[in-house]
Amino acid sequence: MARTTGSDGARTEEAIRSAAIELIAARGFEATTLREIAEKVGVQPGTIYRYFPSKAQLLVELLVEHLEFLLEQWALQRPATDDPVEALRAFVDFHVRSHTLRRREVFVANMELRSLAPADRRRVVSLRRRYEDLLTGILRDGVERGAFQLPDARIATFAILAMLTGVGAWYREGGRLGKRDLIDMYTRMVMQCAGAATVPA
Amino acid sequence: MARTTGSDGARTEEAIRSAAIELIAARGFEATTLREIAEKVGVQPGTIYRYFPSKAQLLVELLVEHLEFLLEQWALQRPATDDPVEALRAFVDFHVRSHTLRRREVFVANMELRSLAPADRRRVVSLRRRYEDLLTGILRDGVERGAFQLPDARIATFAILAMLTGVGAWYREGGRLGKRDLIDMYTRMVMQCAGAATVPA
Amino acid sequence: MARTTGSDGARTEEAIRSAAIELIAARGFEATTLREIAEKVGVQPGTIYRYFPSKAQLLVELLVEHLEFLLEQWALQRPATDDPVEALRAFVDFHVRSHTLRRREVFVANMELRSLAPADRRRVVSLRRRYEDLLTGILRDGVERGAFQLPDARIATFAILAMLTGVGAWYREGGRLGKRDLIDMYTRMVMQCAGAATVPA
Amino acid sequence: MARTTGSDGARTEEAIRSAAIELIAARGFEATTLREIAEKVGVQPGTIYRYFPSKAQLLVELLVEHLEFLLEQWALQRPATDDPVEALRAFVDFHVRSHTLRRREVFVANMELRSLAPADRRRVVSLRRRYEDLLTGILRDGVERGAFQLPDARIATFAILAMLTGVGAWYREGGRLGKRDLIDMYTRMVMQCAGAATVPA
DNA sequence: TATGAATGAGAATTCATTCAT
DNA sequence: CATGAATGAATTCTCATTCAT
Repeated sequence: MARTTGSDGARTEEAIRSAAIELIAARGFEATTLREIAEKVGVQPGTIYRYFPSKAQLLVELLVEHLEFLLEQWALQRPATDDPVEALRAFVDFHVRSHTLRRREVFVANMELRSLAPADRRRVVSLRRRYEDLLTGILRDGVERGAFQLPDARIATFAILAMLTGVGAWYREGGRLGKRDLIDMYTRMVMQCAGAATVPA
Repeated sequence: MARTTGSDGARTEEAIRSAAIELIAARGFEATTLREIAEKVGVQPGTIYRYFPSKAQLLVELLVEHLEFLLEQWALQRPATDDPVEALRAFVDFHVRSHTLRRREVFVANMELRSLAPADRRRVVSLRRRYEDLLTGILRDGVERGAFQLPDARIATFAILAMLTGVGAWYREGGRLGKRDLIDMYTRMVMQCAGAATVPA
Repeated sequence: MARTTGSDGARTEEAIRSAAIELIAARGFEATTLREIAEKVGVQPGTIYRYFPSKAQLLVELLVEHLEFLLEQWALQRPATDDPVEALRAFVDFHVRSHTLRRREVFVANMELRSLAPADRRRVVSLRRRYEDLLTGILRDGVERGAFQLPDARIATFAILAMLTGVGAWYREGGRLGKRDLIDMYTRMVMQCAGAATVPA
Repeated sequence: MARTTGSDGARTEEAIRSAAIELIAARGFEATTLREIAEKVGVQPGTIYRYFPSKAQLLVELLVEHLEFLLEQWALQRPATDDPVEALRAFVDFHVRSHTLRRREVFVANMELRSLAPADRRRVVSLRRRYEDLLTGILRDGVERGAFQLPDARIATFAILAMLTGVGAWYREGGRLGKRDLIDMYTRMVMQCAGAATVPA
């Protein structure tokens, strides 16, 4: 009936985010109720409104945070090289890693764009666009330097991202395939797809 | 105050299917209401129940019909050749064509699996599996005959299908790219990805 | 769980209007819940939405209907005379009668303007304004012809309407005072207040 | 993270009263939330409970304070005269003045009686009754001495108070009408209404 | 074959209130 | 004296579904 002993705003907010991602990834945004999220967190539904002004805004914040995290991480981790093949290899590695690690966030970001109000969608799409542009840049660069053989860098971007992102749909950590093997396989397929001169065995 | 003059069951049922696919593709299954579907068709919500026993079953029928249609069409259209490269080329052509033609059905089939009850999901997944197996078969055959260079035929299936199906997410008929060009580009990328010996220019 | 035997839309709508007026008059709009209205009608709360798109719109329709009814009735009942004293007498009679007969509607119309959204308020206020103008017209006319002695016809309108409308706050049918006596008393007070030359005993 | 430096209980309580009156007058009691009041004051909602045990009690205190203030002020300001006309003139002056000065308090006191619990309502109504009795006394006295011509002193009380109180609904300080003019007009109308022998020009 | 009326369960959201800090 | 966190009950509203007509 009031503040519970030991309660803490920051912790509660994080718990809500995490419960929300998990449930929305599993059931979809529309099919997920605030009641379920609250129950998972162990609070009353009304409590969620101390942290997020509406269910819709909760989704927006989840997506924006995820995409900003992705862009930030790539900025930190991308290699210094200007060799397009090396850059592509690093991108595939980064993408597969982050998309298996944060599988649920990725899945939600791909599935729930249509659950956003137009203004929010524009915001999220523009962040996603910046991420796509990273790959397009690498591919274009490679084509110019003769490292890749591609019909169209933009379309290849869509194709490769679809391929890579699809990993999340079936890959499970701890299955028959180690993450190293997974990355190697996808790296090889992407390289072949891009028509890279030097394809690793 | 009953049957509209000249109304016709078969026509109504088809109108419901079509309205449902369109709305579900746009908003998602959970976000689509029977009222909206009924309104689009021009009937009262209750009328839908004369054709489908429930909203859930309506979705199942939509998905099953779509997948069976795909399998049937492939059976009719697949080439007689036993050359894996030719077979793969034909499959890409078929897939891209049918996935741009019936864009909405495909989209719904990919997005709404999780909206199905377990038993229904199993049924739909098994149909989809049969479709995937078509591609896996072609790839395996090609690997055995030395036509393709692939790390793993099953994973390549996922990768290629993800890539191809992704087309529906951005391709719009009447845009800058003709369908012939589109198919050519994807064929080339798929061939490269599969490590086909002979890659078309 | 469906249509109840013998149910009828027109009857249900009227029952909702009537229950709503009664409850809103007693408790106020904000304090009245749709649950209570529904319970009084004997339906589920959701049923109200077949007839009114929202609680707010229900209030608007109630008020607009009431004011339009008042204006219509006066148009039918007003006397043909052009004698201001006769006209004022008739107006008092009409107002007191209709305001004791439809006590609850009047009360709600006076109390709940602030519960309306701005656009709805403007609509209702403009109807009320037309009603006020009827009295202002009579008073102005009387002043011009020397029948009334008034400082300001508009302010006198407010004063007289406040006085008359106040009747609804305390008068109860069947109490010690008959309606005829009531009207006579108010007629006399209004005439005196208007400074009518001839004041009835 | 506690007491704001320099904060002061008495000042906070007064700020709550004042914010409450303003908001309740504008929106109505039921439509006003403690959060809004708290926000206007610049404190957290919980803080209000250090000064008032509940939202309901806050309203009661507001109304009682207002009515007691009114009675007290009249006791201080009423003229020593026993001339009924003079007394009535003074009452009108007092009423109009206090009702334009404390417009919001008056409005709330008139509108929100129904928001009170029965026991609280009785308490407030009995205070209001004492105020009404002041006017009834003046009118009765005047009728007995032949200064007023009235059908019924009690009903005239209702009529005159309704008329006078109605001022608050439209009068705005700083408008085209000065307060002196306003009081003169209403004095004249009330005098005429009461059938006073001597009516001021 | 279809409508029109209604249900009942559950959704998001709000809010007075409580209480550890 | 005041905050910040949370409760729990209630509110408006939606929607799949049912069924008399």
